[in-house]
Amino acid sequence: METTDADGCRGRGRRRCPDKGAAILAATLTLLAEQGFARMTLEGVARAAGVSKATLHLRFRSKSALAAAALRTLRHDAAPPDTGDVSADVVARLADFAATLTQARGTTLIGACLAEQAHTPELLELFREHAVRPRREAMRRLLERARARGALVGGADPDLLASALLGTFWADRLAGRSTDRDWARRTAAAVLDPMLPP
Amino acid sequence: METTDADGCRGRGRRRCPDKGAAILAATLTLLAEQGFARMTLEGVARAAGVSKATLHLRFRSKSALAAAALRTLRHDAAPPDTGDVSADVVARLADFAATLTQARGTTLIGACLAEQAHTPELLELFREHAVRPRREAMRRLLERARARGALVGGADPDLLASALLGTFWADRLAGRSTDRDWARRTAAAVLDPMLPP
Amino acid sequence: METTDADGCRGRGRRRCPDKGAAILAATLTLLAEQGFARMTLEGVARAAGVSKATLHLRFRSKSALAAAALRTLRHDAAPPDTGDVSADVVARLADFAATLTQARGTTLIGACLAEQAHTPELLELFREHAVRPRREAMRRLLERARARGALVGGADPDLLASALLGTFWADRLAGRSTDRDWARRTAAAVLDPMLPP
Amino acid sequence: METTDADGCRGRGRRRCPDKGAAILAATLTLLAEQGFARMTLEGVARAAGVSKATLHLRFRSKSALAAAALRTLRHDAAPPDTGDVSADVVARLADFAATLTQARGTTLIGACLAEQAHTPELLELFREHAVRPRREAMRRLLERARARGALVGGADPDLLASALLGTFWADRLAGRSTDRDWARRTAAAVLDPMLPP
DNA sequence: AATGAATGAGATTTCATTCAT
DNA sequence: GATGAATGAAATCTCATTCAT
Repeated sequence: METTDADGCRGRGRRRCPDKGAAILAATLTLLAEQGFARMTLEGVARAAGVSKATLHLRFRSKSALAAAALRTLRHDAAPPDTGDVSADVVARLADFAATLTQARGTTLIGACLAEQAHTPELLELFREHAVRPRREAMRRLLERARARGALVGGADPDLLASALLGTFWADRLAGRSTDRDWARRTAAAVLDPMLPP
Repeated sequence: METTDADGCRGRGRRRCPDKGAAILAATLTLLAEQGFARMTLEGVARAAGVSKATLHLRFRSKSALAAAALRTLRHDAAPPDTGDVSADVVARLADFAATLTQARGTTLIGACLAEQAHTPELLELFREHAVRPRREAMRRLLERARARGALVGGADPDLLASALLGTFWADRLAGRSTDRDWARRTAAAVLDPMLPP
Repeated sequence: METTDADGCRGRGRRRCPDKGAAILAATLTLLAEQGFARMTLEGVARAAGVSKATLHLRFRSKSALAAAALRTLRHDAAPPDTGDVSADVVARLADFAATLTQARGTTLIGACLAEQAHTPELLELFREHAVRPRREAMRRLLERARARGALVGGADPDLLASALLGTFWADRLAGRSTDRDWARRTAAAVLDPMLPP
Repeated sequence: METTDADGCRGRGRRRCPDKGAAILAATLTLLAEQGFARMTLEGVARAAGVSKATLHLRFRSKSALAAAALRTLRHDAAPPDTGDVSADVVARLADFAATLTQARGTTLIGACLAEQAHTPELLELFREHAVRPRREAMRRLLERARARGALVGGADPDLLASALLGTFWADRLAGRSTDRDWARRTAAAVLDPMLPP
């Protein structure tokens, strides 16, 4: 419609249909989470995204590249703000963590990445970078600031403490235990309360 | 039929070589952990076990049944005994947990089971039952007994506390952090120390 | 049926169907000559040979290996014997050359090998070795013996002379000229007669 | 439409860049000779010619039509003139023949046309008409004139003699023998010398 | 029981061709 | 006229499973 597109390219040739990119990546992420990398097929992605298989190969060099691009769309949007109340802030972040990974079928998705470790290691790396690290870093900084202002007692390493808090999610999921909405509050209470100043 | 089976391999009547069963399951577990369920091929298992593909189907109804049988061989052998010293006992169990899952490529194996959740849910169930639950239960009972005799203060749910301790392993692995031999000690210190009576 | 097969293997497992090997190679050679290497499909070979595509991959590592095996079946059977009459012997060999390459769709087959020169050079090499070289060598030796006993005058290189005699076939085919049964006689007359002793 | 075309490229109205036609045909001929018809891709031609795939279809109905057009550009330029010395003239023409077909990857190109005989017969027809026939005719006329003025003895058919001379090239190439610069001289000596008057 | 042979179903990838700007 | 996007129709190859000895 205009003469330049998002990349500043003059509009020579047919314009790339703008919806398809997002549809492809969304379908990929869904199927990746539902079926794992190896079981996900390009045929399935194409059907779910409403494009042809050839279009997938036109836009992504290979199946791995497609999965990687989909993982890159995992964003850390709208992190809850810090209020200064350590307990409340930790609970908020735990709830956000659990909600994100539950709704996005996080456990199956992480399974897909773990299972491909030997064959396609970049998948796990991307999942770490886009889904795990940002939330983990936010949690760590939160704890660090709390300790700095004396809101936490004891000398616990904030990194280890973040692992304990977030790891509880993985352990509970693996054990088949529920991680519903009350989970964040109970987890924070169990791990954090003993470290609060009296 | 006429001789011992299941382990003995006296093999007088040459009816069935009982070693093969063990070799098949061991090969399956190895390849499952190395490649994941979907990428593991029966051809590969057969070659690694020194049998033919047809033999696999003779003994196991399907690929899923084979993987399930392999997971059933995961045993919780030689759990460290309780000494009565909560800290030392927790450290011992954490170290055992980490050692087992690290040496047996636990992360890829759990990935394989998670990734197949939708398609072959019994794999995750078996992994839980044979690899996760026994160690988790042992940890929970240890904490329960400690609380009963007053060696732990605060009202933390032993289940949640077990999740926090064991979950630290998953969180650290996912974050790409090392879980070497000192890890158990540091983890116990970070999570448990605040709960010990003064 | 017996306990050993052609390779001396004891008969463990299902016997390989003895017809299929020959049927596959015959179908391959036919389609190679009809369609060329690149246009020949494994689907087509499988259908023509009455086997499944997977069987082709079971017996031959790749499409190239299949084509190479087919070319190896080109045999130099029943070469006409030498009578001592140079003219008659040359005519007989030229006729054999033309007949073989005409009935076996020689020109298309050689085209297939030439066209793949850059991509699959072993095809041309095999065609040379199995279809061209034996007949060429026979012609060369025939001429050499004739010269040795004085049945040919002049100092012509037997190799070059063989090329001239056999090459006439290629040149005529390329020019769209017929190479029917009288062709061998006329060619021998044109090239050879001037060299016969008066 | 308003300016010259086909070669001029005055390009005032920017209606069509006439260079592109030549670039396309040159690229096609090169790739046809390098890869054969079936393996040559329009993508490759477009890239080599610096145009888009769609442009190819705009100017040529199909891949076959493109290849045919490229073959039509094969020209018989600058044939060596006749000097009246049969031997020298034949050597000159043989050398021209060998040089042309060697430098232009003639063997692969002819292979491409032969291999497509069943599927796209016009390719071979065009190759004959543009690459083979002119040189063959020139050779034939040369021999005919020589015979008419008594420079050749014996009653050899000039057509067959031309086949023998030019065919030696194909036979030597097929046999893997070199056709270097001395080849023309040796070939003429072997085939022609016995026919020269004493 | 055990094995090698055989196969149907399907996976990724390629490519000539058409579409829309 | 020219182009980048899009696609339908294959082609090669893989694999869990069944067959026949």
